[in-house]
Amino acid sequence: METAAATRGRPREFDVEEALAAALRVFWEKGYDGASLTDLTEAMGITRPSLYAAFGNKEELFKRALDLYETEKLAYVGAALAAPTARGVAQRMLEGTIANITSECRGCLGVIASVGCSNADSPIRADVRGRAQSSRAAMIERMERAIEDGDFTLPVTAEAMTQYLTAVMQGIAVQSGAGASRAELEQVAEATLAIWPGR
Amino acid sequence: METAAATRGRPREFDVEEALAAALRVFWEKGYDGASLTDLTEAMGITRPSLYAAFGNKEELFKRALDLYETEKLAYVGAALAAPTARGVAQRMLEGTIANITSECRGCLGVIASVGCSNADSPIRADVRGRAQSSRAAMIERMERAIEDGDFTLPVTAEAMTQYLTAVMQGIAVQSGAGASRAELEQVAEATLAIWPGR
DNA sequence: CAGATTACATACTTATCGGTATAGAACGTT
DNA sequence: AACGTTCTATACCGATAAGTATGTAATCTG
Repeated sequence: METAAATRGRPREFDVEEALAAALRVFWEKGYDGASLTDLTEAMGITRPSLYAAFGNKEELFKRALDLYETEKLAYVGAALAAPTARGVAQRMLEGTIANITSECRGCLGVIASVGCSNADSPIRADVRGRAQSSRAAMIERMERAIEDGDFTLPVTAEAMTQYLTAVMQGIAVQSGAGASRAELEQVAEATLAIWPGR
Repeated sequence: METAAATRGRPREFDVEEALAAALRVFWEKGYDGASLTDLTEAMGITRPSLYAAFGNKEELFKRALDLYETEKLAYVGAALAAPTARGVAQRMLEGTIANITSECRGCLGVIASVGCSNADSPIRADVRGRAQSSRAAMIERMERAIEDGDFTLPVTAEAMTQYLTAVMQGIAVQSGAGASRAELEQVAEATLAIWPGR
C-alpha cells in the first residue's frame, strides 16, 4: 500500500536518519516535555512543516527516536545477557550503562522520559514502560538460567535479582543526570560487583 | 526586621502551611516544570496574586515545598543513620524510602525534580543537589564508623557504600514512578539486604 | 514545455505559560 | 466614620507552546 510514492515530486533535502539522531540528542538532554519543537527543528536543521511531514508529530518523532536509542544505545543489553555467568551479566550491564550515560548525553533516556513526563498517564510513559517490559522479561529468563546453573550462593529469585540489578542501573542513571562524575558511577558498579552473591 | 506587620490590614483567608502541603503534592506528582501555576493555585485553593504575595514566585514556592518535604517526608533518614549497624542503616533507609514513595505520591521528589527539570543548569537542580549533598555527607560519616566498627565482611569504602545504597534507593524511586507495585519494590529492598555484606 | 506532486519557507493559529496591574473587600487604627 | 493597609478577584501582559495554512521551489511524468 505504502510502497508506491517512488521519487515523485521535490526530493527531501535532509537525511531522515541524521535528523532523527539529532532529535534523539535533544530528547535525551531535555526530556519529552522539555524538548520544544524549536529546540528540535534547530538541532535537526529542518523546518517545522518538514518535521511534521516526515515524522507526523512530536510524539511519533519521540517514538522513532526511542527506536534509534534502543538499537544503537541499548545494544549492550543483548551482549550482557550472553555472558556466561550471572556475575558476568551484571558486570556487562553495569559497564554498558555507565558507557551509555556518560557518552553523548547524561542519564538514561528511559528514566528521563519516564520520570520527567509531567502527567503520569501520558502515552509517552506507557510506551517507555512497554519497551522496558520486554528487556525485563529477557533479564528474568537469564536469571532463571543462572539459578539453574548454580551461579548464586544465596537463595534468590530471578524476579528479585532482575528488579535489583535494574534498580542499581537506574540509580546510576539518576546520579549521572544529577551531575555525578564517572568515577563516582564506577564506584557504584564496583561495589555492586564486590557484593554480588556468586559467580 | 520582618517581625513587624502584626495584624494590620485584611487578614489572609487561607492557611499557609495547608497551601504549602497542597503545593508539595502537586510538585511531587508533576515535577517542577510540569506543575503549572494553574495546577498549583487550584490545588492550593487560592488565587494567583495570593500565591505570589505569600510565596514570592514559583521557584521560591518550590523551595518552601522542599523544606516541608525534607522535614516531614525525609525524617526517616536521621532515624536510619542512628541504627546500630550498617545493615540496620540500610534496612531502615530502604524501608523509609518505600514507605515514602508509596504514600501520598509516587516516586521521590528529589529524583523527580532533578531528572525532570528540562534544562541542566536550572537553579532548581542546583538546590536539590545541594540538599542531597548534606545527607550524603552524613551517610558517608555513618559508613566510616561502620567500617571502624567492623560491620563489613568485605573491604569497602564509605563513599562507595554510600553511593551504592543511594543508587538502590533512587532506583526504587524510579521504579515506583514508573508504576511498579509495592511488592516489587520490597523485592528490591529484600534482595539488597540479603546481599548486604556484613551486619 | 505543461502539469502533477512533493518539499521548503514564512507566517500564522489557538492555548497555555509565568507573572502582574487594577479594582474592590476586609481588617486595625484614629 | 475616615484612613491606611493588606488581602482577594478579575482580567490582563508578553512569551512561548504545539501544530498548520499558504505560497513557492524543485523534482518526475507526460
